[in-house]
Amino acid sequence: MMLTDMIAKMIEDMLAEEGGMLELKRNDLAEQLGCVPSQINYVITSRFTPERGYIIESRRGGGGYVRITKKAFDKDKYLMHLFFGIGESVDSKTCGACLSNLCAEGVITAREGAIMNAALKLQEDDTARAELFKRMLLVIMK
Amino acid sequence: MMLTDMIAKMIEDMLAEEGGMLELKRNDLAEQLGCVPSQINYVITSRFTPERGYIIESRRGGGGYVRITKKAFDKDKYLMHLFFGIGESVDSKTCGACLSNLCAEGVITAREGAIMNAALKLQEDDTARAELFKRMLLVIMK
DNA sequence: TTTGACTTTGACTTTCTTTGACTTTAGTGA
DNA sequence: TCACTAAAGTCAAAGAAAGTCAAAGTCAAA
Repeated sequence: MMLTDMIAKMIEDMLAEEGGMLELKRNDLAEQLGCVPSQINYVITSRFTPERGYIIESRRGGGGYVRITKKAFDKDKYLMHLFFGIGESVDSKTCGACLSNLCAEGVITAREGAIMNAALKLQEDDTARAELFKRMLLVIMK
Repeated sequence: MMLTDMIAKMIEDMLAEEGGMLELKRNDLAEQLGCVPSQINYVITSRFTPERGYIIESRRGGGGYVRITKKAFDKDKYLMHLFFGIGESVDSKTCGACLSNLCAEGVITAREGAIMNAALKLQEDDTARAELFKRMLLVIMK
């Protein structure tokens, strides 16, 4: 297993254990895992993004920390926001990311995500894809 | 025997051994077979297509992989029958009827049916719709 | 013999990960 | 206040894998 994934899993576990909020010492964690400290930053910026519902706060210097908070959010609000954010055209990759988020947040099931992804990937025109995505989201919002 | 066929056979064998799901390292496999890595892509895109019931996922970079999943058609007679019965083209009304049945049989949820229906109705070309329907059905054939 | 479908190859691109040097910020004791 | 130390952040280079694409090769059928 990759270093990145191990760190991510470790953080997820701790987060679950702590009930959604976690404060860690970057250097300590890095040492524990035998990696360079900036690797922790990499994991955080690539996996624990606001897009995926995480809030990161930190402080430097003596007694510094990194705080990771998983925020529970309003499904309807998120869907609305997503819907109106799509615009005239959207590429396949962006759609995939949105679906991952919806899935991670429990707004849709993995299978629903996979179905929508299959449809969205097949459509090669970005404008038609935006339309398609919106139509499908409308079904979810029902 | 052609290179392409050897690679295809190798993948099929591994797939059978692993029970339908396989994760491989493209470069490793290429080296093992003494061919150029992109040959693996060629084999996959020409032989392990969604049309034939395969799903391909992959990831680049460190720890990258190519995952090949063969859908077990015999798992669900009804789905298999439907999948192969679709043919080259299909109209929206027929799709709707199929979805109703799937729904009534409990193969898919009402919401899944609604999502698929929204996508299928939006597509006005019968040929493209057939392709779309098959892609989505593949996803639900677990 | 020409054509066209299918193969093979390799150069180039894109994406993701790992590392380390350097920077910034915060606390603390003289 | 000032210097020192203890964090965390930034960024770019190097490395690791997979993807893309077009040119060139093969081979059978028309």
